Amino acid sequence: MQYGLKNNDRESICNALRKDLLTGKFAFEQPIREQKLAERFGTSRGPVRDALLRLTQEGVLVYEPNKGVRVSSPLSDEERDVVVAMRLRLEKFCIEEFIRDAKEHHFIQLSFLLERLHLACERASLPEVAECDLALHRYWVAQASPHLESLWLGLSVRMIMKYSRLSNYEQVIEEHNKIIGAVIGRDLEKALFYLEENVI
Amino acid sequence: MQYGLKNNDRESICNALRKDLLTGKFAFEQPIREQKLAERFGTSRGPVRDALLRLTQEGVLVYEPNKGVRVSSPLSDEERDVVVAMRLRLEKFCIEEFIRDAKEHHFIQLSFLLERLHLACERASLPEVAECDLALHRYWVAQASPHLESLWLGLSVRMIMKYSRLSNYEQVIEEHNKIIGAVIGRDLEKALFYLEENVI
DNA sequence: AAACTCAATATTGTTAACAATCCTGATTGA
DNA sequence: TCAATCAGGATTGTTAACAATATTGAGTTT
Repeated sequence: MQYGLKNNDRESICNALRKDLLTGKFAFEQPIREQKLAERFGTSRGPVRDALLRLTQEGVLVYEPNKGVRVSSPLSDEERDVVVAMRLRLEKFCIEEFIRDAKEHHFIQLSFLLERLHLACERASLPEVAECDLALHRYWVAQASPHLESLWLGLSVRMIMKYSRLSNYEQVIEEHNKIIGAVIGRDLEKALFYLEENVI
Repeated sequence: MQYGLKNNDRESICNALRKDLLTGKFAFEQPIREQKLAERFGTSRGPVRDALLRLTQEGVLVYEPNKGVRVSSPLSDEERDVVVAMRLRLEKFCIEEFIRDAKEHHFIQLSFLLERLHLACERASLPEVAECDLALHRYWVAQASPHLESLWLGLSVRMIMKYSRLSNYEQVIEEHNKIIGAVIGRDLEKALFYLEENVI
């Protein structure tokens, strides 16, 4: 299932694990064993440890000294509300910057990412939909503010883990069509409005 | 300067480095060399790498594959505004939870942390003041929501790095006296008001 | 002088072995 | 029977050596 990775394994391992966690492949509170993952990815424990440490910092995993990591317990509803509000604050700022500064090729890239989301929805593949949804939002965040990108990622992953609206595929498409339509039309007000409807 | 650490070095190294970064011991954009830090802390590169990876995830350092990490460039004023708003949203939630649930011994602990902040201010030691200020705020965050603690830490460190108000020691003391007075009196409204004055 | 080559060096990335710690379950003693 | 003890196995923490990659600078060509 997992092929040999050449260099910079920790990045690939981190992404693969994040996808698994997003789509509920591990149970909450389940402990994660380094050796097992090392075998799965065909590497030694070093890169695995790096990936786990990073996911811990993102809040997806919880670390206890000399005991390793386990899947974090889900956020309470109130905690999730806070996270949602924070993510909205961040992403609204980025959308505003993006609309102001974006060139034509940025819009083309955006359309491409939207197309990928469509395909994933047609295939009704939750892992792919989750990945494409994140990639899409991540694009304008990264363009607007690389500084805030990792912060945004942590917020978004935990939001989705707690309760995912991504399995309603028609709605996912509809919402993103609206947002991206407004963005490409450089209509800030509409873009923020549709974003607010989507990020809940 | 740096003594031998026994077990779980990465935690101590991470804290030491964070303190250095907070108080401007490294220049922006300055590259960080693993070997040098390993020698300074008397360990091998492994734990150092762990600490650097974590600080990268907190946004204090920037990582480039095969090139290591460097000190992150400062936030723009607009980015900082976003970070401040996010931190306030988070910390207000935590203060509310804390005031609702705190027992007597929590207040005692809080008074102790406040006392430490006083001493640091008297000594006029910026590193200590920064550490005590963070420890104080961190306490109610950790009590209210361990889930959000690492998120909060990243926000706070980057806020302080960009522009620190901590060198006005009288003001630091005054502001925290007010906040903690309100908290111990379980006066939520006042606590939030003083917090808003402090977190800017 | 400017641009290119390439070997020497420095630095990061990975690995496997070893050390420290935690956990489990059998044994022992009251 | 029950609790305490303690060996052993399992797991994480650390280390040093090695591999892969990036950087530097002297030498060469134009």
